[in-house]
Amino acid sequence: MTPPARGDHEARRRDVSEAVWRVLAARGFGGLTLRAVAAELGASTGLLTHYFPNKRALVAHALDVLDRQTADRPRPATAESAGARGLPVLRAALLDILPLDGVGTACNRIWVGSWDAALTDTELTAEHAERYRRSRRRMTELCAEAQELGELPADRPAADLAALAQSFGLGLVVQALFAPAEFPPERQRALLDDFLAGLVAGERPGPDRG
Amino acid sequence: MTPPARGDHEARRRDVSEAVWRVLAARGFGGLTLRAVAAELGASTGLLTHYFPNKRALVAHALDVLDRQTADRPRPATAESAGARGLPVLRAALLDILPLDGVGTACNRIWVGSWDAALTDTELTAEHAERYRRSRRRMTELCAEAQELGELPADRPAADLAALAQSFGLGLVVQALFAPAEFPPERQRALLDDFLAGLVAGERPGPDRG
DNA sequence: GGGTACCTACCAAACGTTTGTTATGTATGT
DNA sequence: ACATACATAACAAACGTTTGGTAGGTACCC
Repeated sequence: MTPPARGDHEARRRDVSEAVWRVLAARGFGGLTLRAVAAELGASTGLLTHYFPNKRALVAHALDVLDRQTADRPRPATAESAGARGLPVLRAALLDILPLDGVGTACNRIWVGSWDAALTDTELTAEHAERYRRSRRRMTELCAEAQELGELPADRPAADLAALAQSFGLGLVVQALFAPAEFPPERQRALLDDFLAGLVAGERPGPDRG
Repeated sequence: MTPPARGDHEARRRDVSEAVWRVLAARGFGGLTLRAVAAELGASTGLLTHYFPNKRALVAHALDVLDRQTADRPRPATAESAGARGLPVLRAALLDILPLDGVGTACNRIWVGSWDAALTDTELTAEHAERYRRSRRRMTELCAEAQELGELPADRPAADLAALAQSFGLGLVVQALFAPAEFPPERQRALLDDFLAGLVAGERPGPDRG
C-alpha cells in the first residue's frame, strides 16, 4: 500500500476521473454515485471529497479530461492522413468520432449520456455548446481548405458544410450506439463515404418558388 | 374541484404523462422524481401510484404516449405535402423531426435526455432501438419511392439513404438543442435542403484502392 | 538526534435529506 | 356495501456531504 508519491495530486485526480468514466460507461449518468465511483476505485467516498469539492466538480473534471484526452490522443485515422490536406483530413476527423471500436463506443456512450444533464445544467450546457462549437470551427477550416483545393463545391459557406458534416457524424453515432448490429464499423465507414460523396457532388440548385 | 368524471382512467393516465413531460422538459431525467411530477400535476404521489405500479412504468408510458402522439399528431410539414410522393415527403418527414418551434424543442429535449437511461436499461434500449428502426424503415420506403421517381440516385440501397437521412436529422437536432442561436429554424431548413441536394446529386464513385 | 508542530492523504462513520414505495385513512359515486 | 380515487403519512434505502480520526511525511528547533 505505498501511498502514491507526494505531489502527484493531479495524477490522482486523473485516476479518479478514470473511475468515473468506467462507472459512466457501465451505468450511465443515472447510475453515477460517489459510492459507485469509490468502489470502482477501491477507495472510500472520503477520498473523492478530498480531491473534489462536490459531485458536480467531480463530473465536470472527468468530462473535461475526457474531452482533452480525446482531442490529444493519437487518432488512427487522423494519423494516417498526416500531412494531407482538405477532404481526406475531414474524412479522418469524422472517422475518429465514430464508435468503430470498444473505446470509441464507450466514449460516445458517455458523451451521449451526458446530454441529459448538459441540457439541464446551465454551466454544463455552456461547456458542451463550446465543445461542439470548437469542433465545428475545426471542421469549418477543413472544409474551407477542401474548397480551396476544389474538392468541395464553393457555392456554400464552409461553416454550413461543417454543420452538415457534424450533424451527420453525431447522428450516426447515436444510431450506431442503439443498433450496433445494424451499424458495424464497415457500414459506418461506407455511410460516411456516401455522405462525403454527396457533399462533393451537391451543387445547390437555384432558388425556386413553390 | 370537480373530480374528473368516473371511467376516464386512460385519460387521467395521459394527464399524468403530460405532467411527466413538463418535468422532463424542464429538469431532465436527472430531475424527474415522483414528487416533482405530483407537484406539477397539483396532486400527491399517491395519485401516481394509483395509476402506475412504479416509476419505471410511469416513465415508459410517458415516453410511449409521447412517441405515439408525435407520430399521429398533425405535422405541419407532412400535412403540407399531403398527396405528394417521394422526395418532398422525405423532406417533410425530416422537417417534422427538427426543433423548429417550442413544442418541437421540448419533445426533442426529452428524447435526447432519454438516451442516457435508454443506453443503460436493457428494456428501454430495445424500445428505443425499435423506435429508430421503425423510423428508418419508413424513411427507407420514402427513399425507395423517390428512387423510383428518379428523384434520388438508384446506385445505393434505399436503406442506406434512409440511414444517411436519419443520421443527419438526429445530429442536427442535437446541435440545434445545444446552440439554438446558431441554428434558428431558417438555418435548419436551409441545412436540410443542402443535405437533400447532396443526396440527390451524390453519385457514388467507383471503388478505389489505396 | 529527538521532540514538536504541521501538513497531506486518506478511512470509517455518521449526518440530514431525498428517493421510490407501501400502508392507512377518507370521501364519493354506484 | 362496496369499489374507486385519491390524500396523508410513514418506510427503508440511497444519496451527497460532513466530521473525527489515523498514519505518515516534512520542517524546524533545540
